Amino acid sequence: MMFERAILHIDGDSFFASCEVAKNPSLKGKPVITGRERGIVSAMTYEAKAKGIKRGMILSEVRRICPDAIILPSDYETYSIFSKRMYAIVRRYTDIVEEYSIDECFAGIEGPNGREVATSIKQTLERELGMTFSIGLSATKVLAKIGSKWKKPDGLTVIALKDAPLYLDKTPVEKIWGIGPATSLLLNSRGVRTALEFSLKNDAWVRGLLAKPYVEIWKELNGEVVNELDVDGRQTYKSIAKTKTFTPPSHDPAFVYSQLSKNVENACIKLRRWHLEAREAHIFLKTQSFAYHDAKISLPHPTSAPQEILSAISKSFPRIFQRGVRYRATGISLMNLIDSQLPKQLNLFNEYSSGDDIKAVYESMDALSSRYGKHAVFLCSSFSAMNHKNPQDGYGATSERTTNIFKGESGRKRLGIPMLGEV
DNA sequence: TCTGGGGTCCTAGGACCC
DNA sequence: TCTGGGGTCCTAGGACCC
Repeated sequence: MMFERAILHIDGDSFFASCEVAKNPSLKGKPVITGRERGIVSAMTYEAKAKGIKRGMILSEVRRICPDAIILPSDYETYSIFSKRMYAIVRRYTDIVEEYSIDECFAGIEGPNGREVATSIKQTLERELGMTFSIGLSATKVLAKIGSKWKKPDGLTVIALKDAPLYLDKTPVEKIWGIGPATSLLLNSRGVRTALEFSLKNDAWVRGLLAKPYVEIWKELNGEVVNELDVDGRQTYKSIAKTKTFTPPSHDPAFVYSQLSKNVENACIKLRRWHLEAREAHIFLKTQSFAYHDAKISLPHPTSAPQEILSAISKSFPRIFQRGVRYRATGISLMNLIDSQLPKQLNLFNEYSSGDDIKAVYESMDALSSRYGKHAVFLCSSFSAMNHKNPQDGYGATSERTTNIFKGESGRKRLGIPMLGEV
């Protein structure tokens, strides 16, 4: 029909909430919400949406407007299983699959009967996963994205190039994938409000106003493939970040430091899970008024041990921490990551860098955590953060969860042992 | 959208060199 | 030491995504 190769965009409808319903079919037809651990709505079923519940809404507000709402904590392990099943089903139809995110993928469809293939994929996904998907089929990723958003939930929209103007005319520029608030404002200021108006501008106009990514979007709106599918989904990270907001904000350096320390521990857990080591760290403190105090630290050698990172951080922390300022969050981003399983470089003195012993300690700590729950063992410097009960967690005053120390995040009772050390 | 958390890519401009 | 021209590399920050 219209393309020799079409691109399919598949998007799980209310994915997290749908996974919960698929996991527990008795929830079907009910207003189900995920995000309990954060205290705000993360995902919701269409039944919940119909009651006026919105993403980001505070849970107390949810209970007020919808007392029968079922509010569940996020269960990423389950979502990830459904995600993998989704990819696997799509791969029965084509090898050209890009795993774009936990609830979305792109697929390349060869041949003339794209619509039939898309229909069949959709039916199979729904039958085998017990949830609906919205699908767009067109010549480029940007157009396929417009297609999958066109009818939600449970939609299938094929955008042939000759019909594209009909769809683009009804799409405001800010709804185009890759065009955010800043660029929308810029385009609007030049009188461009719809995707159609944008697509009709000439090459010189677009290049004169916008940077490369937007020139590419403009081409894709016109049916020219610029973004090929990234099928070789060897997932790895260029950076790993952990950040956490706490309430109420604090001006106590020891408490703020413990929050940072906990974030460092969490970032390092993820680092080790992916067999990575960091050469560089970026820390920040977010003030009550949303200003950032930050520092960049280069690590003496690649590491995934929180002590080593913390000992580097502890020198910068007093410099960026300002007395009397209240902070609401801390964060760390680890960058310049290398594969820890690669052979080690010798240093100038032809010795392996220190840190190999500490590695053994962390293998044991990770083993303990997998047996007894996350943070079964943790650094002393994280102690007050581990103890801290965060009201935003959405647990009531009579919370069953008193502290992380005596009750694991799994809910099992246990005794955590703070690991005593230098930091 | 009264602002949570985790990522990636691009570019302007500074530092530095010849 | 008021002063041309050209190139590369790196970093900070902007913008965007889910």
